[in-house]
Amino acid sequence: MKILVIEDDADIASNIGQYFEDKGHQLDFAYSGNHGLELATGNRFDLIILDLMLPGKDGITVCREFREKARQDTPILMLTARDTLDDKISGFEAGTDDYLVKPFSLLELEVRVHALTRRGQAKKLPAVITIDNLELNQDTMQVTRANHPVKLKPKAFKILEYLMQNADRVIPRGELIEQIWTDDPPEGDPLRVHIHSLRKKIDKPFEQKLIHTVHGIGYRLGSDDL
Amino acid sequence: MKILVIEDDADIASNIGQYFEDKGHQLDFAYSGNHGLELATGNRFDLIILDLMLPGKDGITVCREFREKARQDTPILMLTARDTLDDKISGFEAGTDDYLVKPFSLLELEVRVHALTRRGQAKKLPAVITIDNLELNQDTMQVTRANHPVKLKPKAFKILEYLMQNADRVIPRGELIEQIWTDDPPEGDPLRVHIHSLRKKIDKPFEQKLIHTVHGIGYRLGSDDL
DNA sequence: CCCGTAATATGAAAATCCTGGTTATTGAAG
DNA sequence: CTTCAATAACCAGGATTTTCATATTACGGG
Repeated sequence: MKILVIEDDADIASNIGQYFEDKGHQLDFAYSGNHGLELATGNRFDLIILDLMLPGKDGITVCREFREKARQDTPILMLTARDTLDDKISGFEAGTDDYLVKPFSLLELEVRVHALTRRGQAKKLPAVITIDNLELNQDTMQVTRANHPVKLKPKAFKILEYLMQNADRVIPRGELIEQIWTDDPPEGDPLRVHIHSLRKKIDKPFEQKLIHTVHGIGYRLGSDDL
Repeated sequence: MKILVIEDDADIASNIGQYFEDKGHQLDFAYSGNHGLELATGNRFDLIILDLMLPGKDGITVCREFREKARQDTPILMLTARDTLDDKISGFEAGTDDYLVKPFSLLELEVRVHALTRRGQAKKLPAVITIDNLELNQDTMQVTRANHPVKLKPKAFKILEYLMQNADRVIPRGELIEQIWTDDPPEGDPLRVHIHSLRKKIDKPFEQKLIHTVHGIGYRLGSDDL
């Protein structure tokens, strides 16, 4: 299981890290709000453990921005020293799924983590998205079309990932650029080149095209010819 | 939202009931473990609030049996007076999603309930507008009249979208132009041409006309002949 | 009831904008 | 130093939007 720990206290972070790595999980760490948000939006995690008090950007803000910009479905467990109801409410309003007050027992953390991730696994929410005969594995970053492996560059992969997450929806060009180049929208129009190379790899060899362009708006991925 | 409360303490049950019914939710109550399990397995709830100490069958058992026999994905929030780690662990092991220790604030209960149910509701809503037998999907940008797909150009789609969002209202020509050409109102009168092409596609083939022109003012979309 | 004026509808041509594909340049990594 | 990926720049082809000229319809006064 991939877990992201956003926590500036090195002791707590290493405690959590050791505990969960011993259980066979794969951990990533961030020691500031900004770095954490960056990691969280750029990768897929099964769970995010987020401290409330952080340098740079506090946990509530990180949580809110993550929910706005990125994945709605990744569980977030918030960690904090404070135990006032107001803190809890603002945390939950920002999109937290659970709330644990320091000092806490690693055992309780583990069972809450387990409870949060259980539902996702029960629904078999796999890290692979399938549209028609196109498969994309979010963990291994492998893509196959008709069981034939396709090699994609990182940028192209992210674009395809977002298109597949929003299959059948028309994605405005601007939204797509916003998603891929989160904070640094480039000068020219590199999106076109990437779409082109994507098409060449996943659509060119097949009769059934999956990437459709909606003139004047953006792109749509789907097997239906609307 | 349908919530099942399994709690033998009448005071607590009625407090919870009143609080959530005021918020517009639909509550069912059970005062024993057996009755609770029966209700839970026989109906579909969005959430189950479950007391640990119950006559007949305790909360842990109810929880475990419910998870074994019935829905895996209904969130369960366990309520208890005891605050030992062992209790929490056994609760989570039985399949609880959250754990709240009495005495608790109804506000905290509410935010935790909200957090538990949020993810389930996160499933995307279609965003389709329907007027008579005319359907417009804002996500896929699909338009159908009498289940027959209609292909529209972006500008025409935007115009139809705005008309449908304000169905039955007379939209002054100026307002419509303002909406479609936000900052650059063109010289001539392209709106007329677009309305024309819209009519040709969605009204021409049908007896029941939907786009009506109001002389001197603008246009109105609706099935009623006012 | 008829007519003149103004508003709207219609159809096609023209102008504009958008996209796809290609190539060159830059930058990073091994 | 080499190689690969990412970005920038370009043009042609096509789709879309707009313009324009003309026909039709609605309204109000005589």
